[in-house]
Amino acid sequence: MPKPAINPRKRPRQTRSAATFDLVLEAAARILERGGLAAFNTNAIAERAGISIGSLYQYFPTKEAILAELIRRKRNILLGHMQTAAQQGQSARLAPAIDALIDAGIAHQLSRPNLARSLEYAESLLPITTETETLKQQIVHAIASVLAAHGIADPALAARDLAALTRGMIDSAGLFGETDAASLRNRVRRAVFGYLGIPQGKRRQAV
Amino acid sequence: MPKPAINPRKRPRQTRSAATFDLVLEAAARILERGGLAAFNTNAIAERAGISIGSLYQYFPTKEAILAELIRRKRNILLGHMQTAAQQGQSARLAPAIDALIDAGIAHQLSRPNLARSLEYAESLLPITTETETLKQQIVHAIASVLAAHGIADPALAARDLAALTRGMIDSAGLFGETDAASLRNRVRRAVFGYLGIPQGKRRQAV
DNA sequence: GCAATTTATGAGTAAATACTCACATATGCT
DNA sequence: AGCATATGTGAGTATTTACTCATAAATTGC
Repeated sequence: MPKPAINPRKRPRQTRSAATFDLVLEAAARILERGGLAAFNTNAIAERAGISIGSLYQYFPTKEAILAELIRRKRNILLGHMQTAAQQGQSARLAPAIDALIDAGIAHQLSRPNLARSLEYAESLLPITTETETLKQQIVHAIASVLAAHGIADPALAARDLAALTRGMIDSAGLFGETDAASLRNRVRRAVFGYLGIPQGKRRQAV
Repeated sequence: MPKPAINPRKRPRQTRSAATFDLVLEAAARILERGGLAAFNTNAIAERAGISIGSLYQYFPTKEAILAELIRRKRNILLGHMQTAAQQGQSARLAPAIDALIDAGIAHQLSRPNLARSLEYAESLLPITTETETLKQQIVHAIASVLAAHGIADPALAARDLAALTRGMIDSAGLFGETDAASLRNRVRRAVFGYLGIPQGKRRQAV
């Protein structure tokens, strides 16, 4: 049961400390990537980052705060991509808009699949902070807005389902070592369009 | 990085010890359910099981062995359900066969969603044992055999995708606190049939 | 009842791990 | 240069945790 302290301790003011801050996050990400949550401890992170344990604790009060910050950053990036995709898709036809959303999801999750998986699981363990929750809702909302604009019934539920289904497929592909985003995209497409009950943009038979 | 010891230390011989064995597993499951992998430690498990730590280590050489046994049992049950569903669906029409498989998945994952999620993640961290891997392959194979019997292209890949997509949707529903299996089933159905590019058994508009 | 075997106990140990603090060094400002 | 502030250090501490072992109790077979 993690403690309440979840936010960074202090923001770096000099450029040198900003570098340290990032060093910690990147080291943490690499450890999660290789050893998962089981290998995730502050001593290991400091060592891998090449800094002292004291420096780490200057910026992060608990190890959960490191996880939370990783989640926040990754989510923010995804949200940005999703929002631009959604905005462009608001007026266009539905199929290309969906494609853009799918591509954003694949790009987000397939580059470092183990990291994505660990963060995903870690989030389900962390106490819910308003900020992370808001980010999540915004992402779903971005998807839902596209669906709503094209008259899909219950867009909020559909958005949640589509995000989940897509995440599941990409995660599985990542575990299997797939790297061909195009093939994966096609398969996700079929499921998504099928769920929505709409004909696909370009017809394609089973891969 | 877990140690190689992954199998139970010894099998219980008397009925009393079989009860202890099960007590450990159920306590472990409850801890995973409530606190996730972060709360999963042998002292806590023994305490919750109401037995001594020494007794726990009579049957499980490491805590990873407990996880592995939980995974094995759960997988075995799922495999059983999947195989019967697959066998019945071999000769019947595709749609009802798929429905049976989906129902098995939902029953498996929606009753204790937090447990399922933790075990899923734990497995990605554990060293791969032949047995667990075989079970996984058998499950995918059961699905694939149904698909193959009905002429679906690349049944192995499709089976993997469908399992992943379904798992993702059920997991998300579980996190959200959904308990209505019927509604969920309908939505999963749409995605699955859409992926397969086949018309659905019963037409249903978006929920 | 009695020995052999199985099962249960829990104090104890060694190691891992989260986190602190007194101090050192670097940087910015005037 | 000199002061204030920001940043970096790592030995050290308290706690958690995986796991052992000597011993006790229960069960089985006779």
